[in-house]
Amino acid sequence: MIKVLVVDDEPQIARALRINLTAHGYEVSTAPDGAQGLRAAAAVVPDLVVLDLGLPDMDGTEVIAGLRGWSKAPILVLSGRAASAEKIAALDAGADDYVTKPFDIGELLARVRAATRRSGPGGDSPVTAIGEATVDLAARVVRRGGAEVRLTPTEWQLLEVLLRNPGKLVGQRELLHRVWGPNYDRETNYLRQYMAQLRRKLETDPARPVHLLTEPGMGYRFRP
Amino acid sequence: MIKVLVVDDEPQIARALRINLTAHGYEVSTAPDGAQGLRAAAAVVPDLVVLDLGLPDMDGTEVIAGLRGWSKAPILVLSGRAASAEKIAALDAGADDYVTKPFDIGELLARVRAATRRSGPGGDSPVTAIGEATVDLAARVVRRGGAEVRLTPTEWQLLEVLLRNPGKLVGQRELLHRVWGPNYDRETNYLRQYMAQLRRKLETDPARPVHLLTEPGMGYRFRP
DNA sequence: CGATGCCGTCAAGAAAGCGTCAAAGGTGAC
DNA sequence: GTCACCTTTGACGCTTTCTTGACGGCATCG
Repeated sequence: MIKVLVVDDEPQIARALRINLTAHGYEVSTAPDGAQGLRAAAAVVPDLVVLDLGLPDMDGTEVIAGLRGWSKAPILVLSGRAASAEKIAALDAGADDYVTKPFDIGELLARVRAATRRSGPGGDSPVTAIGEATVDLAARVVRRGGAEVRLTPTEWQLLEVLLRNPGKLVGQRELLHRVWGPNYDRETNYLRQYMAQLRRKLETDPARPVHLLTEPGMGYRFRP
Repeated sequence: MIKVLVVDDEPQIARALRINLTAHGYEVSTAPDGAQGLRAAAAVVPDLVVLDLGLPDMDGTEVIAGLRGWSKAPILVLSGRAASAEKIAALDAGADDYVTKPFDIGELLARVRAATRRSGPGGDSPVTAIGEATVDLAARVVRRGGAEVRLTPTEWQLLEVLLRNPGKLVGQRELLHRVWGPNYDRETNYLRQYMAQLRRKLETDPARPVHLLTEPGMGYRFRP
């Protein structure tokens, strides 16, 4: 079932969306503000996010950026403001669509279908093989010999950046920026620490990695 | 370069779109009606289609269906009609976005960016051939006869400067500045050392280089 | 014809980066 | 409040890389 997260501070709208989406076969969760929305997204791992920009606690683009840090799920923005500058800012921050209130519920559902159609039935199984382990980035599941392997949030972020650039070298500065934030430039010991943990959990012989490779002085690379 | 196909029967709009898209770095083709639009799509294989629904010869959903038969490129629909039923029909036929006229050109460009962002980063990085070796600067990979060749960070920087100026002579001072920093002016022994290593790793006959050439007293040159 | 740069090569010591272990904060769950 | 888990630090061998020096060959030029 397709999971949708609705982030909206107006109870009527959130309720209306929940009812309509549920009636059309979606699994719906809701959150009333940006912080709880981000936490819910981390917990639920939704396939699509409907995000109201008029949240009380955070700026809309911040929420989008927070989501885009570790999720590629489509983001459909709702907003009362119709100004083009608002739309452009939201879209360039990482949103996929922008609908101004008041909106037609049928049109919104159609846009939800269009957004999920792209990422949903894309015949590509989002499962990546790393040696004897398999990683499903969308479902956030790692299996190894039938058993499930648990990864911490930081390990997921780091692994996702590497897996989304198969074969390509990712510089250590870029890794630090994308996982820890723009203020981290020289904390390469973080990378050493978490790369070692990932190798322990994924590689067949962690001391001699075959898929999670180190390029000394530059960064790391995932080789399929 | 990202290829965009504009299908619109109104010359002013088609022209305005062409100008704006071209100015933002897209490669634009245009078609005045549905039949020619489908033919143009087959010919240029665009990465994104901007489709006006008010075409003289075909219904909009027919054009969308014709495209979706073989292409997964995002379709951005333009229309004068704001009725929800129209939007729902177009989106469910396979369109990715729907913008009603009159539209803000900046917003349209933002929606184009959002649409291409999704399908965009699946691309191939450019590779440069050096004799029997191939260099991928973006992925930081060197292959030679199937096997991977490892370069150190300094070797990469030096090679990158040369490869980004194909055929051009790069002075020794400039090389030293760009690889080691502005304080290095006279350490030409560094260049000798690392050029020799690059030739050993890349050239077929390191003693007689064909692509990484020395210009005595001046600098070095990469000949493709 | 000898002298003088300049380049290519080889061989060390110096320095930096990596993997690993261990342990101290923080945070949420119960 | 306690506990468990995750994150953040610190420190230490070890390997790789960078830096530095020295030597011979080759061409140019006086």
